[in-house]
Order: sequence, then structure tokens, then C-alpha cells
Amino acid sequence: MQAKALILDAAQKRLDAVGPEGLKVAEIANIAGVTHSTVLHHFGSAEGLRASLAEKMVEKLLGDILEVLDTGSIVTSDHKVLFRVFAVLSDEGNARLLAWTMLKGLELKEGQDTLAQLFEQLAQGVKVAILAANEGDITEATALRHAKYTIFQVALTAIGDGVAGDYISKLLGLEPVEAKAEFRDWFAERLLSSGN
Amino acid sequence: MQAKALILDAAQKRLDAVGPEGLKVAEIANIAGVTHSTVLHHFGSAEGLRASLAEKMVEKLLGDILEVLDTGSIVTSDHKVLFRVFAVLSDEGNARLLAWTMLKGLELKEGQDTLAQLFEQLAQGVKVAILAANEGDITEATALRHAKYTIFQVALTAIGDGVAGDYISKLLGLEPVEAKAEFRDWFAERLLSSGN
DNA sequence: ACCATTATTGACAATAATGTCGATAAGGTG
DNA sequence: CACCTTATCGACATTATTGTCAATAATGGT
Repeated sequence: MQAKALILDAAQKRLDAVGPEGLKVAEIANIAGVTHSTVLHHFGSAEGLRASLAEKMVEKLLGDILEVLDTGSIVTSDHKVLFRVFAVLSDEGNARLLAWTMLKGLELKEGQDTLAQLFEQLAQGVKVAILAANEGDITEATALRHAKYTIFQVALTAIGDGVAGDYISKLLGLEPVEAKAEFRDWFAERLLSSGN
Repeated sequence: MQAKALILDAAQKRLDAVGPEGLKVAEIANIAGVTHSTVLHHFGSAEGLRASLAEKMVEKLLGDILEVLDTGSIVTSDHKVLFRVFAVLSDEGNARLLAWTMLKGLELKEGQDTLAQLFEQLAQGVKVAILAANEGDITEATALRHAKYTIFQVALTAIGDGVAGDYISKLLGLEPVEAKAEFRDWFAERLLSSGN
């Protein structure tokens, strides 16, 4: 079962390097050091390979986020969890893969349920934080809705950042390195501070 | 010069329907009611067609946003401009096209300068609004930085929404139609209200 | 009306990508 | 070891996609 992993790694590498269009079976096989027949053997088809890749991505994403959630409560003064979630989504090509998967209209059947659970968990956590911050001024239903919007917002921003962050920040004349970190600070600050 | 437009329309339609992978010359030609030879004639190559498509998108995006900007000041109590910008970016497949273009690593040579100017204009407008909202409490440089972050935020959210909005909102259990509009309200409210 | 340019087409060629098959090798299990 | 399963390969087949070309039709200017 080593070849399968090698092939997936090669595919991921290729995807990061040249984008979805670079995902040619022969090329990937070449990088992995096998023939294209071997790739087909393991994944059934080119489509199967892409599906496996998407699935692997979702698993990694889930694993990373769950690991973060394990380390503490969702909303903290230093926004640690938020940052990590953001980082996991927008860095390491996750967002690009996610975006590509969606643009392709691929199903994420496997991970979907787990993902939904994760979002539910996140929503509950944020809801509690919102309720705590607005004692009595807010109903639980409203808090939940705002929690969901908050998560929605983080997810969209992270995905947008992963897909187009570099390009847009260049257009805006933002210095790449510092701006990235600084924007996240700014973003987290506003996200959690202002009245809900 | 009608066929060229017909073909581009067909390509756009196809892109919206099936994603970037559906962009096959023959298929597009078929929709446009011409032969694939005609497509090649007008665009030189399949790649040329895709490039034209990307360019058309940027132009439309620019036109739409500039039109909005013409109608009034950037920051208003009803967030009209913000909404329209958001809508232009995230609806009508613009974001998908943009994301696809970026995932493909295509250059947006033509529109780039104009886009940069547009962002500059937006940044100045938002800066003024921020300065007005925080009289004296903030330096001009800080206001500009926050303005850029605000725009960055809107752009990323809109792109993320266009790419993955439906999917994520489904995961969160948000009702599609109302949630979309409501989120935008929530988003705009928070974006412009809280202290900068 | 004539000519040059451009548009359009169908048949065909070239290429690229995926998929199939049978042979061979490797690995594990009784 | 004999046997079965799985992995790997190379050669070939199929299909999908793009690209070429020469013929014909349309268009527009003089």
C-alpha cells in the first residue's frame, strides 16, 4: 500500500504546483515513479484519483481543525483557535483544493457528515461565547444564528484568502508578509469584539 | 462580430453550469450554434477562448463596480454600495470565474491596472469614511490601513461566498434564501459599525 | 459589379489523455 | 513449495480534444 500514498502525494504536489489542470495521470505517475497503469490500477480511473485526493484533503482538514479544538475553548482572548482554523483553511493549499473541488462540482460524500458535525460543534461553542458576552440581551436562537454567521464569515474569508488572498493583497498594495498576519489580527479582533 | 459574443456567452453559460472542466470548444460551439472551427477561428485556440473569457469577466466586474461607485458615496447607512459590490463579486459566477482563473494561474494582464486603480479608489473612499467616524482618534495612515483591510475583507468574503457559499451554508444548516440576504445585512452592519 | 477581406464550414490530422489487456513479478498463506 | 491474490508493467486501443486546411459563403468598400 505504499504506492497509493506515493501517488496521492505526487498528485497533491502537482495540484499545488500547477493547479487542477496539471492533474494528468501520466504526469503524476511519473512523479511518483510508477507507470500510469499502476495509477489506474489503484484508483480505478482518473476520476477516482481526483476523488481520493479530495477525500484525503477533507480528512486532513478535519483532523487539523479537530486537533485545534481539542486544545481549548473556541473563543479565547488571543484568538488562538480562530487563527489556527483560519490557517488550516487558507494555508497549505487546502482552500485551493476545496475551491477546486467545488468548482468541479465534485461530491464530498465521505467527509460531508463529519464536516457537518464539526460545524455544529463550532456553532455551539461560539453561541455559548456570544451568550456570555451579551448576558440576557439576546435570545439563544439569535445567538446561534449569529454564531453561524460568524463561522460562515470565517470560512468564507479563509477560503477567499486561500484562493485569491495573494492576488487581492497585491492589488491593494499590502505588503505580503506582515499584512497577512496583521489582517488576521484585525479580522479576529473585529469578529469577536463588536456587539453581536 | 456577433458570433464572437455568442460564443463568449455560451462559454460563460457553460462555465456556470458545469464548472471550468466543461469548457470544451466543441460543446461551447454547439451551444452558440456554430462549429468548433468557427470558435478556433475567432479565438485562435482553446486557450485563447479561456483568456478572452477571463478578460470579459474582469471587464464586467469593473464596469459593474464602477457603475455602483458612480451612484453615490461608498459608505452609506443602507450599505447600498457595499451590497452591490458584494453582489457583483459573489453572484453571477464572477467569483467562480475569478477563482478558476486564479487556480489556473492565468494572468489577468489587461484588467490588472484598472483593477488596481479601482481598489485604490475604494480604499480612499473608505478611508474618508473611517476618518469621519473616528474624528481625531486615528491617524490617516491607520485609517488607510483599516480601509484596505475592510476592502480586503469584503473581497475575500465575496469570493469565498461565490466559490463555496452554498456549500458551507448548507453544512451550517442555514436556510439558503433568507440566510444569504440576512448574512449580508449582518456582515455589512458589523463591517461598518464597530470601532476601527 | 468587383475585389479583398473576413466568416463559416466540414472533413480530416494530430495529439493528448484515459482506459484495457495479458504477461510477469512480488507477497503472503496454507 | 504451491497457490492465490495483488502489484506492476509495457504495449496497445479507445476516446476526447484540439488543431489544420481548403472550399465556400458572406460582407464591405471602391
